[in-house]
Amino acid sequence: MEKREPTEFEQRVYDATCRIPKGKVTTYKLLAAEIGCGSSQAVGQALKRNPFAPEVPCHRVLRTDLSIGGFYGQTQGREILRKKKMLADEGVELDGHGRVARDLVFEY
DNA sequence: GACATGACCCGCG
DNA sequence: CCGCGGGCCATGT
Repeated sequence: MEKREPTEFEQRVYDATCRIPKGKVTTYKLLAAEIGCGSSQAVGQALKRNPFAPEVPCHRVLRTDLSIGGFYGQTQGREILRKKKMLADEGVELDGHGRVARDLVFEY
């Protein structure tokens, strides 16, 4: 078992994630574009590990279609339910389709 | 260095 | 509207 220290790429992801103001959200694609990555999937990889939780508000990162996405390695389940709860607590509520309003998305 | 995995995205039918 | 397949990037084995 090797030590998996956070890479520079992951640090950029965490840094950008921390910049998201409360009550707002962002998407993997926007995050990827900000840190200079053409793939949002790599961003998700870094967040799923999220060794800095809850220091890093990864729950504010949603998919491009503004759906929840995943949380702690799960795309559905208790952790996801918790994620929705945290967002609602910050003023970000989901509609009947599990999506948030476009104007709640924070663009860099 | 090659193969497999993933909290994704986009286009097509 | 739904499902399928390909593409992209970084990580871990």
